[in-house]
Amino acid sequence: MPRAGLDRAAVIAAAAEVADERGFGQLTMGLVAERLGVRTPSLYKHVESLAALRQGLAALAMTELGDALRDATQGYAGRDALAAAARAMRSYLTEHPGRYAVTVGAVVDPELDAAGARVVESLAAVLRGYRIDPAEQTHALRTLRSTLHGFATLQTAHGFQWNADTDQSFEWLIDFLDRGLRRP
Amino acid sequence: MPRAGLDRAAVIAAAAEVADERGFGQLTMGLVAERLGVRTPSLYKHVESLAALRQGLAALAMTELGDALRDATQGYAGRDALAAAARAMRSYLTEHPGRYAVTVGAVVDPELDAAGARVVESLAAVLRGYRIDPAEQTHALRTLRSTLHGFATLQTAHGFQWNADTDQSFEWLIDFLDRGLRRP
DNA sequence: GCTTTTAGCTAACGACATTAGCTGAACCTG
DNA sequence: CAGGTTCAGCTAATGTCGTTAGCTAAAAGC
Repeated sequence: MPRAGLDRAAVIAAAAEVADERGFGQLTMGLVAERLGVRTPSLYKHVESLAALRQGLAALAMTELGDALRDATQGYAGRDALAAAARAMRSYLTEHPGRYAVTVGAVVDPELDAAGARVVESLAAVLRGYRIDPAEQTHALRTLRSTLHGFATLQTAHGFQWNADTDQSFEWLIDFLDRGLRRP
Repeated sequence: MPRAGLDRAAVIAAAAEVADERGFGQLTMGLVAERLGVRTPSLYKHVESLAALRQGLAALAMTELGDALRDATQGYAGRDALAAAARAMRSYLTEHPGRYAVTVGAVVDPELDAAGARVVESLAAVLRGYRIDPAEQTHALRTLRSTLHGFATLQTAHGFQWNADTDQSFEWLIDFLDRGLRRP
């Protein structure tokens, strides 16, 4: 019985792969264990429950998204920063649909909150390139986040019913946001 | 053994109540049956499976949302129509969080598609009040839908972390959309 | 080397979805 | 209204999945 050398991070990483490949709904203790070459109950030495595993995965996804946003916007400002952030967010959500889906509907949790705060911080940094009334900062931030989140989730979920180019729509959306944020 | 007089619609309606009250994740055959005063296996005389029940529920939610949008925008145009549609959409999603959650991640299905098309049609009607280049219609439509969907789902999911008034943010968002859609 | 800790395992239980097969209520048909 | 047919809802049983209990041997500490 050679040990597998697992830890909480390894289990969550395997869960992330399962969620991305088979979909959020197929995230099951059995599939995660199988991927790690281990029997199902062994996972409980590293995560308390499936719910906790989902929480951890949600935090991982939010952290990765935050990193992606930070890296993408590094060194840009104004419209360039906005476009970079928007594309980075869409890329992450479409490349890791299962991972991100867990964050929606996840319960309040310090780790997830902290990661979410970093995402918000990156978006706030993008807004700094626009002259926005401090009193409206929060509203603009929420609008930006909602728009990007909504586009990406709608696309990965049903997709938009008709088939006009989605990339083109997204570039139009970036332009729409830029124009709107530029002029109060 | 007096008969309960169920049918597919009654089962889906009960499922909708369960989903709204206990959350999407708690939508279980047992809870639906209990609400109807019936034993679990009896449901299978009316729906083929839990997956099919979810599909039916998704279609119901999308249909209700479409009706709400149609009713709310009736007789309005331009900014008024936009505001009415936005508020109607947010109201529906927040009043029926579980119901709507099922539509995200639902599989392609003729009934859901048709209902979704009616939602899109109502939003397209709103856009008619703005002078939008026909070539950009689809992009504007997707942007509008994404923004409203994103705001409502983010709000009902984690809620926005900080506590500035959400209603106020939403009104700002409506204004943002109106200004953006109006310009050249 | 010897002890202690603990990762991973087998066995077992409970919740839930689903199927098979029964029974009697409702609905026909004459 | 009698007799037959349909079928809604039930009980019993099976399979999957999450979770717990308790064992064993691999690692880690002395």
